Amino acid sequence: MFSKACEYGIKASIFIAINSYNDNRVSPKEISAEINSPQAFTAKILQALVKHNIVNSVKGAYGGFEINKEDIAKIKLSQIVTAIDGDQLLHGCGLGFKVCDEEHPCSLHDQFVFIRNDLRNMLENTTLELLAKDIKSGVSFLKL
Amino acid sequence: MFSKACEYGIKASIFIAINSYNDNRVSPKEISAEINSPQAFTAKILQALVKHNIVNSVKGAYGGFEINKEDIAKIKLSQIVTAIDGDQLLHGCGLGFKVCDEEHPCSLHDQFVFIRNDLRNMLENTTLELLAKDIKSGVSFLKL
DNA sequence: TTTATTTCGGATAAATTTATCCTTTTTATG
DNA sequence: CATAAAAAGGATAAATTTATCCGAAATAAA
Ligand code: FES
Ligand code: FES
Repeated sequence: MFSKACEYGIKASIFIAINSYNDNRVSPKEISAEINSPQAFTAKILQALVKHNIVNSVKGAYGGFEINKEDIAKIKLSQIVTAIDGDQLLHGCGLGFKVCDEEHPCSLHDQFVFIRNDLRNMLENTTLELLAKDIKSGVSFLKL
Repeated sequence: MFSKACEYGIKASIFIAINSYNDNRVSPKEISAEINSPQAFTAKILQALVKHNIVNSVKGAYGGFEINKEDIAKIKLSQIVTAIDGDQLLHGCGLGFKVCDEEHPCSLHDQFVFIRNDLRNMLENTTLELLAKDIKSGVSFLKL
């Protein structure tokens, strides 16, 4: 479904969000330890999230990654997925055609569009705030 | 969503099914020409489908690939997807945990299970017969 | 039985994704 | 300003997926 990079990106964003609520910046080292991911690879993914203005980075001593507190509730999972994996999953044809075309549908189109639209709606209606709350309350987990 | 191999496998199965209705066996060459896929790679995927008893192969002159006519309505898309991509997509955790565990859910679990279950239901309720009918009637397409 | 045809299967290569390492740049603080 | 801390970015490597090639095995038909 999602690439490894995207899985790490989602988990990393949640962890950064949780820490940002406490005005605490985190490093790739802390992040990868928390979400159980390779550190250098995770750092690369963070660069992509920074470029897409999802995560903010502060260089130098006492720096690290953070997310503006007031943005956490506005950031949708769809933004993270699109930033890392592109928009093929959210808009592409299920059987690999260049575009999903209603006028020239693939064999699976009628069945696939419902699934894809439900997935897209889920990703667009799920915010970092929502996911971070579940972690903080102990309902869900970032590793193991 | 699906791997390239799986996309080819689905399209190939549909094309074989259509031809099998006319008692016509098809070769990897014909298949890859029809579904616009690399021939040798497609042949490898067909071997996997044969091993999983989804497609039947006949060696030698006048041989080729076919599907028992009475089986076409029984073969579900989920069988093809599982044979080629495994069962991670249908049963795995959306954030990459080894297993999807209700007792120890990942952050996305609550939102993800609905999508994944809908996808699985769709794949389990979609038969090759259904897909082949749409192609034959000109509603949908296998290439371009 | 010989021949032509066709799938099977192994080896290999190309492309992409995943992952690591190391140097440069930036910046807060002493 | 000097220093240490931290992200940025380039080069490279490992793993996986995608793709190609070729000889072996099987089989129908002449
Ligand atoms: S054309 Fe394939 S999903 Fe729409
Ligand atoms: S634990 Fe991740 S989807 Fe269920």
